[in-house]
Amino acid sequence: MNAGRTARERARAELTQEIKDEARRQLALSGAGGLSLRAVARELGMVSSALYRYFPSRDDLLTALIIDAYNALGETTEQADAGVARLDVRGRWLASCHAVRAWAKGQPHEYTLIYGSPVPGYQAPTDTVAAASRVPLVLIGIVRDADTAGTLSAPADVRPLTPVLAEQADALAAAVAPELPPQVLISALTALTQIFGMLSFELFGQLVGSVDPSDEFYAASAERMADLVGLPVSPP
Amino acid sequence: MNAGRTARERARAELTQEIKDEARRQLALSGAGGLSLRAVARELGMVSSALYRYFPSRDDLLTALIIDAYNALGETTEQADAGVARLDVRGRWLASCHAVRAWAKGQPHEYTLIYGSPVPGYQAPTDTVAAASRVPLVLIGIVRDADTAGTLSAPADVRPLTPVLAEQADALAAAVAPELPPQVLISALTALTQIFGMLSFELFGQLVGSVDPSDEFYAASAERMADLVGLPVSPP
DNA sequence: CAACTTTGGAGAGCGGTGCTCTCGCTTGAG
DNA sequence: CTCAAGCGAGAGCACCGCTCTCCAAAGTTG
Repeated sequence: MNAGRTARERARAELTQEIKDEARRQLALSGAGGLSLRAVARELGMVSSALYRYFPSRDDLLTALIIDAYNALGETTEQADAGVARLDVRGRWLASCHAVRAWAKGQPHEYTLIYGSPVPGYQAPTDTVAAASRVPLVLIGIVRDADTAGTLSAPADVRPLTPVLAEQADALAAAVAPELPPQVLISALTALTQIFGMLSFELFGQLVGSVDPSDEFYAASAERMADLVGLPVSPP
Repeated sequence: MNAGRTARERARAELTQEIKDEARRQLALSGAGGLSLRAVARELGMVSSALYRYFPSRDDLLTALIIDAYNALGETTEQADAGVARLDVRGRWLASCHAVRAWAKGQPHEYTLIYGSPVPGYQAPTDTVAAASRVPLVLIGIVRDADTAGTLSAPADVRPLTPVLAEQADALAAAVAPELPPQVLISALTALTQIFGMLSFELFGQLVGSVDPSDEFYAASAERMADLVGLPVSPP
């Protein structure tokens, strides 16, 4: 899609990309709050007002970075999942979990941008939800594959869902994994929030007094969560 | 401790408190990034430079608010735990979890301040760790009580810890709950990160497409995590 | 080819920010 | 009573996001 017709369009696309790249660079240095349009423009040899031809506001630049980050994380996770034999559902689960962590530790400020607190006055536009759901869809897809393969074990301690929660789970299943039992979907969601909660704790310094470095704790919890959703232990 | 001797000292303590209160008020309106020293000073009828007599920088004000927030959350959680019969460990666990959520939903910006992404250049001073560990200590205390009462069930699917993780768990146990088996402590940590991960997802809008409102999902996950750490189901 | 429109960079400027410094007034201690 | 410490006011610096106007270059049209 780089065959933008006119030279002007190609230049615009290129500069837009350069702005995002430079902004990402600054993000890595000083975080979302430290991202300054003026500094980005300065670094690019232009004046700050010119930047507004490309992004109508600082928040729009941030939104573009957020979508890019969601997509980058989603893509590496999808690739990690794709790199494991389809039947080895537990291996896929663990590979995906570790891909998420590796990406997050590699670009902590971008992780912070998407999974940290929303920046001050910023309100996430709906454009982000498609990109944001890629990781959840990978994990749910693994569980779905295990379910359709019949290898998913239903742990004994699972309670029946309360009516409201069952309804929410049904609606969610209908949109995402129609055949998946609602309890399993909720378990996957519980596991998902554990994974990201653990990661946020690690990256935001909440774990420093306890299990730090957190590699092994992360690995152990990812296994526990695989148990929680009922993934079988080993490739057949 | 209000018996500050001189009038000047009392005035200083009062004004310090008023500054924090006004800052908290602004926090509730616009979040951490929107907190402006000048606005706080303006609202208090003083000039911005005068505020620096009380807090040497914006970050110091934020730190004070962070410690207050940790303590407020810690206190309400401790009270929730204390309100349940000591032997009803599952009831205490659930009450504590719901107290955390209730507090967080009541003051979302203060929750964001402490469990969201650290604000840009901000580095958490060590003063905060004591306040920050109150909630973890409540939850671990519940598990410890269950363990010493002998009512803690060891789930079958618990794997032995890897050497490094076992070492970390031992060190942590020594500091926090010496008699607690390391596996149990790690399970509690996994559960803790699930709770806060789920809460952050809810408050930061990551759950809007799925289980929203999240009351029942939160309740169900809190139960699952109680299972995970091995808390017995009901008062004896 | 010439006239016209669109695009985009430059510059000045507005109101805001955190923070520093100096200048006095007030308070408390010796 | 004296004198140092405490503290508020004000001006000022460098930065920020954002808006507006001006003008040159690029593309479009007759």
